[in-house]
Amino acid sequence: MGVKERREREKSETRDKILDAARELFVTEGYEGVSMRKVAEKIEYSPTAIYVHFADKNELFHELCRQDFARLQEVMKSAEMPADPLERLRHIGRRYIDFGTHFPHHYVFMFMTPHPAHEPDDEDREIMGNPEVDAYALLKWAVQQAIDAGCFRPELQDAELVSQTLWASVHGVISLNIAKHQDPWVEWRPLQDRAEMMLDLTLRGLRNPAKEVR
Amino acid sequence: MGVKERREREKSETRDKILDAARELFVTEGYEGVSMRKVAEKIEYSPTAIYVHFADKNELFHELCRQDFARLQEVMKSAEMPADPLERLRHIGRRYIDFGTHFPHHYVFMFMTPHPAHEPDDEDREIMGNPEVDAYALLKWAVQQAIDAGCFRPELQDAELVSQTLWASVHGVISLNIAKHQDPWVEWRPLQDRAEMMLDLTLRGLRNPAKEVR
DNA sequence: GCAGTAACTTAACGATGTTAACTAAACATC
DNA sequence: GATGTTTAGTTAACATCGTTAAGTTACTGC
Repeated sequence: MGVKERREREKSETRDKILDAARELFVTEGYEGVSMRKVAEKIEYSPTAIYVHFADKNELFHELCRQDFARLQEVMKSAEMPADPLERLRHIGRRYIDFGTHFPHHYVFMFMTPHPAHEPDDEDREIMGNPEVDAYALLKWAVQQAIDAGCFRPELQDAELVSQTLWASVHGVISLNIAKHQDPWVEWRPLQDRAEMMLDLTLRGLRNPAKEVR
Repeated sequence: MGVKERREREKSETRDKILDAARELFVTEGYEGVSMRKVAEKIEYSPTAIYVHFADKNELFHELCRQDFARLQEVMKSAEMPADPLERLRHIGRRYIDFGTHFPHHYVFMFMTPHPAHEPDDEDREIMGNPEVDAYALLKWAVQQAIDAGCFRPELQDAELVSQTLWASVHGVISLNIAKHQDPWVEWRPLQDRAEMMLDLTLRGLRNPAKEVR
């Protein structure tokens, strides 16, 4: 009765082939630059074969990004975390910026492109809220730790709000860089300087002056 | 010899008709949602007529945004500016966020979409660096004022770097909101709360503790 | 009157995402 | 072992897109 299993395995193999081909094109060309036909050509299938495995182009690249994000999140969490809660937040911010900088097309598709609202599916639900695989949950966890340790000003008690603001701050640096870094209108300072200043400003703004450092 | 003038006026009239039709569609549908054919249909011209007035779709909407930005910047600067340099920065940040919130499609096209680098033309050069019409120049000016007034920590002397970071901070709030506000993954706090917290954090982070308030 | 300019149209090209109808092979059932 | 069902994959086609090339047509300057 291993027949069904083998068929499923075969199907998921060509599914993976599609994803790999799509990934290779996506990394250099971005969402708009990749066509279903090009993906199909790369694996020597007809364009419509993709629709057996994915509902449409959007879902294909959504799945692609989900996989790659999970893998990168794994790398991220495996790195050592600073013990000091504020330094931990700085660390997370830096990693996040690295990530967005190295995979700009992923970042554009996932965080800079409005998508129609979609109910989370089972696979989403497995990730959501789990700091091991969900970067936002990791951030929220680190923020809560900082609150509990008294590192923030006492009026800052909403971990959700603080997390969303911190996310927005590093997102601002990354996304503005991706969209505008080659715009001659602005004399851009080095990305790293902007990133460090952003982390410096926000963490200073959060810090509880009553709690001395060290 | 007013013939040439009349012809030019007529031409710029249909140019304006194109821009108005494009704008109406653009505001509700966004860049990808508007086609040249739809714009043409709206003004009862053939699609290719547009190419007499604009090199391509990108240029059409670039011009559209340039016009609308200039108009809005006019509104922005006409409002009274707080005397205190830090409050002035907060004021600018709030206006900027209002703007991005009310014209999300403009904002997406101008600040969230990577465009190929293009040399500034004459019209661009007229705007660039002029705080009256260039929002970034206005921000830089306000930052320099704050530096000169000693409102920032003394090590913060690079107005360009500070401006870019402040811009990124509010840009982060706006753009993340546009792209993700309907994502059920995150329990979003109200936009205004996130905006105010961002301004609070960054301005606190900049403030010179040696200079007492008031 | 005649040549020239230029706004505008018609027709078409190549590309896109996607659907409908079909093929062919593997499977389950009798 | 024939028969019907499922399903991965194909071919052909549709509607739409941005854009170009080749007209047309009206007006202008001479």
